Amino acid sequence: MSLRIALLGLLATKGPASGYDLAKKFEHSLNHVWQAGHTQIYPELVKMAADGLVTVEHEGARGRKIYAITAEGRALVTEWLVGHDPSATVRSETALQAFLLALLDTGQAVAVVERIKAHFQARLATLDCRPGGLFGQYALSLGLHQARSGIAWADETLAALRHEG
Amino acid sequence: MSLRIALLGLLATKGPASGYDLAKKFEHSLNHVWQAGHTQIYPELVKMAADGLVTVEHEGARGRKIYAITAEGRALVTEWLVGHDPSATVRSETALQAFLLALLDTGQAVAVVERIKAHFQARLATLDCRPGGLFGQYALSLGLHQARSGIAWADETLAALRHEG
DNA sequence: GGGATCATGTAACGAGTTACATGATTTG
DNA sequence: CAAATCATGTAACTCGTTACATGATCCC
Repeated sequence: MSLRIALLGLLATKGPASGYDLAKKFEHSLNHVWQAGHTQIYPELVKMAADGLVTVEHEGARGRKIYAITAEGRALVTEWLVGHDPSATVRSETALQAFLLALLDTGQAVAVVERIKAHFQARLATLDCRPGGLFGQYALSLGLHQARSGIAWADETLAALRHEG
Repeated sequence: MSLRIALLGLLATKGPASGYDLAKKFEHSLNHVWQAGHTQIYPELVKMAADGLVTVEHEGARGRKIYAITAEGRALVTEWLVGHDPSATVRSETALQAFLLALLDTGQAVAVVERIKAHFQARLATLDCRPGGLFGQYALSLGLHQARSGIAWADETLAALRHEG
């Protein structure tokens, strides 16, 4: 369901687009939130068209098909946003790494935490220099908060590891 | 792969266990990090035994099978922890909701953000009163950081929405 | 004996990834 | 004309969820 919502959300906020465009937008604007490649997007658009959530607005050059969101599609996004329980599923490989840090010796653990810290720093840098329009402002701010708290956790953990090691 | 790692990690830190035990541990100690039900765990343990990562240590009452991690299994967890790229996949339905907030009118958006805030508060409360042994201390601390930053984001966003609305 | 919990599984389906395959158009 | 990019798809596979199914044991 989340893939549908993401696609409908992109069509709603950025206007009609082809599967190819949507795949690019996943790469550039949505990829720290959700991922999907063209092999998942193309068949999903076909199903969504069959379900009346999108329509093929017109076909362009090179077989390019432009999809537009329908009223039914808009209703579905709104319904999902308003009704979706945020506690449903969380899967974080980084948190799993944190969970299992105790299995490593101190040197290895330090290396892992440093890698995690570098990852959050890179994300912070990416988000910080956005021209502003690429992300919804609220998602941008959430990303910043999360990156900063990840870095704070890493610093705290590194200090603890170095103290005990 | 992450399911294997999670199972091996539990077996490594908490000792031999049955599929049933592992499913319980997923519910109680790992569930804000990774989820898996018994229907996924039982077949995976069989495959892992075939791959030499775990062994059936003995069979107990009621067909209970106790699995233990092997040296090969330990090596795999360590390798994964040390070598895994944290930037791989992140999928957050909450972040997707944040991304799409602009599609809602202010009243609806406020309701959604308040729900998200309540969710993070509930998690904070759960983590805060842990006896300490249930989570690895580093994962616990990461969870606390994330919950607090989620609440901070929600407060900021609610203020912004109320200001504009 | 009856309900709760222990304990294990299978089957069908949906979601997501990787590899393969094809052809049109633009740019150098 | 060759390489890059545009543009769409299929097939095979793995991962994850939901529904179904079974039987043992414990406690009242």
